[in-house]
Amino acid sequence: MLRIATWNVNSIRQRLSHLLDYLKEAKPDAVCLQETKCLDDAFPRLEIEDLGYNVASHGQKGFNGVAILAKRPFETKPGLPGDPNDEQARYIEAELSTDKGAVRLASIYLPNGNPAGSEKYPYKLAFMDRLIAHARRLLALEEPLILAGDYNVIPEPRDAAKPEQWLDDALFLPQTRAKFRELLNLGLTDALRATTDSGGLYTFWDFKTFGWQRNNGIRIDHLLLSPQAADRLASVAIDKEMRGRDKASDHTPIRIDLDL
DNA sequence: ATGGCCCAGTCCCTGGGA
Repeated sequence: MLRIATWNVNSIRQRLSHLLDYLKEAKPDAVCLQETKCLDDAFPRLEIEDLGYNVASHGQKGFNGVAILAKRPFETKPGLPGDPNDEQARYIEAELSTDKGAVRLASIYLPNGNPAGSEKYPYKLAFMDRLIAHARRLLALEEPLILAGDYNVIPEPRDAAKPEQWLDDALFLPQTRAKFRELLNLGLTDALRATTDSGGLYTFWDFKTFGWQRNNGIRIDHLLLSPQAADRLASVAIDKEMRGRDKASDHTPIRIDLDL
């Protein structure tokens, strides 16, 4: 069994104790992190390595930043192809070796894109186009592939407690949702939607509006699977308990078990 | 009913998040 989690930690240094607890409790084989918010040299790797994980960080100062942790050794490539001028640390990819062959895993921090009238929105859409192009190439390898991370996309109304609040938001605009569907239509499976049609399943609750206390959440953290990975999907879980802790991230982990 | 937070940097305010 291969357990893979993704979690936007909203600063790895602020969230280290929670992450260490999570590694001990959920015992994932690999974890994709987003919004680490620190340079690679400042990444608290020793504490994580002490729990038996290898660590690859692709960070930048203050903002963004992604990482992959895994018990097995792996090779990594930082950066999403397609724009050599993009300096934002939002993508890292790893090739994990398992008993049953190679598994490719990406940790993605897709741009937020708000406000939708600013230059940030076209940057988001362009990033999604690059991700679509890259996913097309990876799918051609016909391997187990997991594209995991904070997509900053609410796929459907049932993925928000109050969808009417998000109509003009870059996370839910028709163009955003259409690009997400374009990604899925390459042949990727949204792991959670492969296991349930239920609404009310969220991975983010806003600090500002006391979203957690009101259960005003949205589902924006996703694990997308190639056919070879989807064939092996055993279960999906959202680890909501981490969101209720003191000094929590505004996101909670979501994880899958693959029969690999 | 309303307004309400949390991070990093160099920092006592600004910019970013979603």
